[in-house]
Amino acid sequence: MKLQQLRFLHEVVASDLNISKAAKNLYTAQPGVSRQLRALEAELGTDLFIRHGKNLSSLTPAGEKIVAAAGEILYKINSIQSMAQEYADKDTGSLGIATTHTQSRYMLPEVIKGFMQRYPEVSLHMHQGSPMQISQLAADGTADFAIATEALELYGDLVMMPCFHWNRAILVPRDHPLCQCSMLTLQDVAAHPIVTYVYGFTGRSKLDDAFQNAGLTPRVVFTAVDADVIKTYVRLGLGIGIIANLAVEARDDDLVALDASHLFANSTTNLGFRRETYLRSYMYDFIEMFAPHLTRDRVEEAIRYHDHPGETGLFSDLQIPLK
Amino acid sequence: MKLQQLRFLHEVVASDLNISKAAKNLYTAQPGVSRQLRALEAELGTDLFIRHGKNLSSLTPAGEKIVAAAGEILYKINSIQSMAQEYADKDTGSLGIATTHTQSRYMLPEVIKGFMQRYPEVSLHMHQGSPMQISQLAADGTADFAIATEALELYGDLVMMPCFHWNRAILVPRDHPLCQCSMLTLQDVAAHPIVTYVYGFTGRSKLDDAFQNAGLTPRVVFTAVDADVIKTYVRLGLGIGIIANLAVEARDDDLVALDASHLFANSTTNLGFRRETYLRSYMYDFIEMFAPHLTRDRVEEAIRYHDHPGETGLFSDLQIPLK
DNA sequence: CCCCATTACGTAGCACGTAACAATG
DNA sequence: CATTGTTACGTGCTACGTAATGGGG
Repeated sequence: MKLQQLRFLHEVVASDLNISKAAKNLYTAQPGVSRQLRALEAELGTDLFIRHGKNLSSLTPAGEKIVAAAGEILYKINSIQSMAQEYADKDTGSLGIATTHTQSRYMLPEVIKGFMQRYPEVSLHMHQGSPMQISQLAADGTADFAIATEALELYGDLVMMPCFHWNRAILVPRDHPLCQCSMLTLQDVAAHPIVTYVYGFTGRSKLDDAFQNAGLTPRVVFTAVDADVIKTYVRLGLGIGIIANLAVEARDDDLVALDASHLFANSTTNLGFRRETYLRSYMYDFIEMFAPHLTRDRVEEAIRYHDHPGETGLFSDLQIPLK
Repeated sequence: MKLQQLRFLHEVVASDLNISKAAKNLYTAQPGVSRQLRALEAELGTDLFIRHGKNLSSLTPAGEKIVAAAGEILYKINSIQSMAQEYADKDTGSLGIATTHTQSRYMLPEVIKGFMQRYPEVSLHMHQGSPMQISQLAADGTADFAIATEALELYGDLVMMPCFHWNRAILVPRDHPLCQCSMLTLQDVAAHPIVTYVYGFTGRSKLDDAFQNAGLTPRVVFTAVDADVIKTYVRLGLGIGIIANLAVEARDDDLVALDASHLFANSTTNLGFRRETYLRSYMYDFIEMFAPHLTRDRVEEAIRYHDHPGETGLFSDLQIPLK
């Protein structure tokens, strides 16, 4: 058995059982891939693919299991390379971050600026997508870290760590009647048309919960995945904006941001990564730059905790700074 | 990176950092091993070994980590082969069992006889040793299963399952005064010289506990690792034997076996295996033949439990049949 | 008729073995 | 001086690329 055979196998599966496409992705000739797969099947003594004529139609049960195992092996091979690089040169390597618009636009820039100054030799790769896509990227190893508020907890094999809490602000034009309210209520808010996030993004669920618990049905007239778009439509007078307070910037001074922390439950931004990921020291540093309470020790503890939940109450009594 | 490089690396470490010895074990020429290791180091960009002159003296920190990862990879490669064979032919393969004399001599014969009839194409390999050695063999993958009463619990990465309880019998010559006792007490037993197991074998610890709790210091005049030897010395009149009741056979009728279950705490024989082991279906069958309550479902549950202890109380309320 | 996998064939690279060499205890 | 690791060199295997072939949708 050769490692390349496992790579080929893995890539063919990832390419929808299309050998030609897989060969292209692997920058190699297609007959080689075909032959190596047959060689692997011959060596193992069992078919991995069900073939209809000349096309691969699906995996055999054996194939399913073996593909899974092959994936783990390839992942560990990467880990070995990371480990080696760590000792060869702690300050060079790459870091892949999958995150949402909100994070990459408002929370990450200053962190990344600092990180790039500290580690100029680390090449950064940002992947942007929905919370579900982000989790997937981290789970399959395309990205090292996933940073998001939602959905991360749905992936049980990601080690997840709370980074900070945040809440919401109501964004209105300067002359809006809501500016007169001394203490905003949910009723006040629900009385106006609302512009906010699409469901599944940036803590939108907490927002819906609050209105539902109060027996209110807000009139959401427009949704977007990012605060920039929301602000634009608030400026157009389409409605009042409800955005993450961390998305409020000084240059938005043509609008008024009213604190709404008392109206909604806090949302927590999490950072997640595969438990098997070998964390380079600059990765630990990145985490700590992003969330100062997540020291290397704490992160390692979280990894252990992920292996054996229930043994330690790591984050249950942890005071997370509200940013 | 090539799989062989990892194999070479693994074997060199297992051969006390002696490349020549490793090459011999791998049935290959020594310069090849040397060159592949250097190639691996070159590719990874970091030394794995600390060399003093021409000798490898130790692993670098990077080497330590990478050797560990390589071991896991090689283990998974074996798993893949097992999986393939499972689907190619469910009834052929091999099964390595590491166990103690007591088990292999008294408990396993009939199980193995049945197993060999059911699976004539499975080649059986028995490894005998001390409980510590047995656990080690299972932990490093040399054997698939470890079966023992002691020490298995010391290896946290072994999935351990209770198979059956047993207790002890007092073995005396026919004309021995203890035969007159209607109800044996620890005092009665402690009054005579004792022949029993070496410490660390076959539940010896439970035996010592019982005497100590009763404030007695028995006079142990001879210890052995197996009941056959103990019986021999009882026949010579050296003392009374205390052995596992499961080691009492019909052909021992020149001696008298007195039940001592009420004097000592039960011991439990366990079967353990590495959590990562891919269990062939005949392996599940073997387990069930050995301990009928350990059905495939129960075993799979135990594996999950091993991953996430505390989530389910698998064996806490399980009635284990006393054999 | 296009797409795709397989077979055929030639080549270049590389892993391995033998042999010679160097260094250490 | 014996043991051990490295370097040198030759060879055979094999993985890969190009080209041709065959089968399905």
